[in-house]
Amino acid sequence: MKDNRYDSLKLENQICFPLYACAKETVRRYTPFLDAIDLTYTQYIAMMVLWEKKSLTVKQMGEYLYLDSGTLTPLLKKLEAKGYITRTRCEQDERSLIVEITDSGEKLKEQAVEVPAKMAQCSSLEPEEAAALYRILYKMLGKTVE
Amino acid sequence: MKDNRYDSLKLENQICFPLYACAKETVRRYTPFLDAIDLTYTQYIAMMVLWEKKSLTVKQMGEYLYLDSGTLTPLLKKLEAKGYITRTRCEQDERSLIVEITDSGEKLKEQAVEVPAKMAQCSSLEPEEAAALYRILYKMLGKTVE
DNA sequence: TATAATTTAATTGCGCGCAATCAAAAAACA
DNA sequence: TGTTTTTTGATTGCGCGCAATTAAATTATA
Repeated sequence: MKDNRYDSLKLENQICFPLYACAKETVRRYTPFLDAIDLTYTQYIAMMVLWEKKSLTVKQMGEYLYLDSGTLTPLLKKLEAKGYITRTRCEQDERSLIVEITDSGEKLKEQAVEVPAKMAQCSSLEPEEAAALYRILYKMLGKTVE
Repeated sequence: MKDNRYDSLKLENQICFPLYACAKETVRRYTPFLDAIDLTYTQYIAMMVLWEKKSLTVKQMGEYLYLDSGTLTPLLKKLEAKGYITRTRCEQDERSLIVEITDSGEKLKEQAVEVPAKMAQCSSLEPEEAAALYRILYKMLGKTVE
């Protein structure tokens, strides 16, 4: 196949495209398992942060998740409506909103723990491939791993 | 750090999360360059298919891009409104809609070719890392490469 | 202290992304 | 042939994802 000066515009020569497609496919594969506990993928990773940190501000959540308030505010209101979290202004700094997990949110962890186990069975990657992928992705995110 | 049975729910132990975050960050990095030619990222990859194939059905585009008609129909109408494509029913099979690139759409390629060049400068990956990433992502997509 | 700059969420608006549903056309089949 | 099934896009509705704007609170500074 002879090269031409537009080869850089071919879909097959992009690194961004399989990344974009793969991310979507992965979220799609999570969906049936997450439907069972009535969470979307984004709500699921938001709960992950809360299961680990218990309490943090919207800003901190945004930094962990690479999401801004335009995404988080309505999402957190939904999680609050489901009873998994509380949203309270910080007394020391009224600009900050503190998100805290509730007992109900903690209990959800019991059901959620099944999700990674079920997803693991779907993976087509060898452990070394998954490790390489993990390292490279975090490098792209500007966070060196190891 | 001692393990516990919830470790599988930690954000740092997910492979899906850096994939999801990285895809978003990558699209975000494209945005300023794509703004210059008035395309969104999804419109950009749709045009990539058309620059290469010239003419194909919505279904075929969906297969290439991993997108369904709910996403493509409005997106293609926008590209049609911009004059880059035409949308015509197939005469042999009226169910199919044929998407074709216009001269104007072809011309856009001249400006678009700058985008990959500019993006290349932003990459923090070594060539071997990019190659590994490419191979692993396509493996996840169920398409073996090489 | 008064004012300016910064920080933090919330809001708004737009573009996906996709599941579910629908309708039209074509293909399969009894 | 007529009926059923499948294929293909379009539509609808909801949840992000994010840029841009706003408003409130805090901090920095003259």
